Amino acid sequence: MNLKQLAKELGLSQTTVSRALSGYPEVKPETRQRVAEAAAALGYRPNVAALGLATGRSGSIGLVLRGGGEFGPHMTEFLGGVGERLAHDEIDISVSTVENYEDEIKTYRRFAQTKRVDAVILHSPAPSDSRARLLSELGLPFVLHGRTEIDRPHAWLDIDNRVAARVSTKLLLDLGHRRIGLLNGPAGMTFAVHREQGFREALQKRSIKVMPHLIANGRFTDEVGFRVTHEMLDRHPRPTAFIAGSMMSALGVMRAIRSRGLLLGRDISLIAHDDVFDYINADNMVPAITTTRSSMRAAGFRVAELILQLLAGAAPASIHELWPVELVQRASTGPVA
Amino acid sequence: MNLKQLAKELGLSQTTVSRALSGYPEVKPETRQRVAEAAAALGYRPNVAALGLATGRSGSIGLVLRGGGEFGPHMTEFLGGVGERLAHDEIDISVSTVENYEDEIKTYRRFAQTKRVDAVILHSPAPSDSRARLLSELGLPFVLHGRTEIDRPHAWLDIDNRVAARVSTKLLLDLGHRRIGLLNGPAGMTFAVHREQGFREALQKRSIKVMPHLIANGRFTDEVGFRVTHEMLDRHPRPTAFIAGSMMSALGVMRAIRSRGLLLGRDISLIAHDDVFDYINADNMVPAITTTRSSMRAAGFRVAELILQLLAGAAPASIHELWPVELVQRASTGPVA
DNA sequence: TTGGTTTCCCAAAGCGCTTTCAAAATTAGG
DNA sequence: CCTAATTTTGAAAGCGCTTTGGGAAACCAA
Repeated sequence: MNLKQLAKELGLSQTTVSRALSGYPEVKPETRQRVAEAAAALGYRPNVAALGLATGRSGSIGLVLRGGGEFGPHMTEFLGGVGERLAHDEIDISVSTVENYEDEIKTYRRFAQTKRVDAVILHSPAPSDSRARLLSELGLPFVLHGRTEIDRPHAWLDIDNRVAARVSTKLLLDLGHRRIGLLNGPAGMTFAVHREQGFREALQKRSIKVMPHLIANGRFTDEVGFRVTHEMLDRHPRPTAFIAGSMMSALGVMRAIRSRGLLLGRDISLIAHDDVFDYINADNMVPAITTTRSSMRAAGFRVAELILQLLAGAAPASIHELWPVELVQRASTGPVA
Repeated sequence: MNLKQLAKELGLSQTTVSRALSGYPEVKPETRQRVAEAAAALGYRPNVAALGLATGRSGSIGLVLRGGGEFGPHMTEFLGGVGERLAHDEIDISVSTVENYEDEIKTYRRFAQTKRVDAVILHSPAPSDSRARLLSELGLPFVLHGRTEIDRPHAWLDIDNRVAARVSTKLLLDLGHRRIGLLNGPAGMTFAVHREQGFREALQKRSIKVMPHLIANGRFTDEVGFRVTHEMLDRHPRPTAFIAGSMMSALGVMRAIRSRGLLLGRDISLIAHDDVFDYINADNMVPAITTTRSSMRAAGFRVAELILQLLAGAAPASIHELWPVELVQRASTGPVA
């Protein structure tokens, strides 16, 4: 069933039917009604390729996932939020997975050249990230989840990682902890840089020397958390508290602490950053984990919204959001032993 | 840069350029070479909407994710595998997220009517799942990940959940366990039904009565695992072993066992089904967990391959794959105390 | 009745590609 | 060197939609 057939069925021209369905004003309400009913009855929907060709819009937005690390539970949550918002407008997410940076670049080029997507969600940036510039040059609208240093104005949404880390560190310092291990994200990622900044700021404010071996970078996995915690606990004197960048790492930290016969919340304190996965809940851990909390899903939802604004003509330069992060104190943080 | 411009640039007709780039035989090698170089130099790529309109192919395949439960780490891994395979052919995954069953159906209808996707990946089926029939009726090619009962021939790939559960149960029985708790997936899902079948078969073969309160259905989360394990351990006499449907649930089982002061591998045995997440490794747990192992990512990869076969004209009826599941014995299973 | 607005609808062009059918160019055969 | 067979290229139609530029009908006031 296409426009032509539907129009013939109704005894109207394609023009009128098209306009009726697209909500143009110059069609009689009665006619519009009749058209709408026929379309529904016959199951007519515009062919997306034809529509795309005529309007220049594809009705989908792009998301490139690089293999391995960045394609974990965080992304799932984020994607869930994006999808939730876009589903409402019947816009789909064109997901493309790639192996490496080079292929990611190629994919953006392809998106731009073939006009497969109307806009792109850029994520997991490094401070000097050339992808943002590339997208600008390609004329592909994008919203960045995270932040990067780039001279061109562009749209972004980020959470305040620096303050989150600072606040976490401060809480531990207030509890008397002086040797705090930081399990940060992969080196080079902007959010990891920001968290380290916040961590250092809090320590320096109390004139506490930053110990490099108590800062680790790595992926947010149970495994890395476990290994790094063990390594740090091998030091003398050993750290009395940890800040984990994710609930996944926190799982590993907890395992390591336990396997040493130490008690979380008494012997060792722990604060984790919680991206809010519904299958791992900081409140249900034993003991419940103190967290800095910010929903990845909510971020995805909002990013999608910003993308829509962009497509509606909003200036990229006008779109910046820095979300505060909430600290939730629970049982995993206690005064130093 | 479009075909017309490129053709003019080369002093050729659109026809010839199109043919040269699409690899048709009737173009002189020399000309083809020249065209290819110009296309690369000028960054020409066919507009995907125009191409879709002309060929009737969209170059993307659909995946609908229903909110909440089924959109977790399992799906991420699966999606990773699918993407890895499709990226090779520059086919994208059109991901659409929905809230409920009704909206999922609507989305398939939309996919078919608007021709947004060439095929669909159907997943997480129930035994009597009307989605497969709908897709057949809509004429939307699909590969089912899992199995369902439907009279029409269709393509599917599944792992042998029944045998996996049977083998796990048998191992525990051989170790002397008589009261085994099964933490199964959501009630109604085919894979959960199959696992329960395998579980029951193994017990019945030894003439051991199946105790309904030792079978639980629920989502694969740490939380559910924790709660259910506690509930089962409250029974007298209590179970001496557990089979967890996922590493996520296993995490909860382990927590619960620990929180009771019991020792995994000695007081209680545990076998988990491992879908192979790279951020949670059964080998690295303490103790290492005995698992039935089957890579979700590999399944995704293969399903994508089957989709491509389907699009290349293979008969759906000819595409069935039942993957065996490997049992890996580790330290979490021991003789009954 | 007439002329001028409005309202409602239509024909046709155009979006960028593939593909059919036909013509031009090249090669082979005698 | 001419004709027939074969290669190589092109013109134009068509995919299904939106949208421009009119035009017919309906309405209104004079």
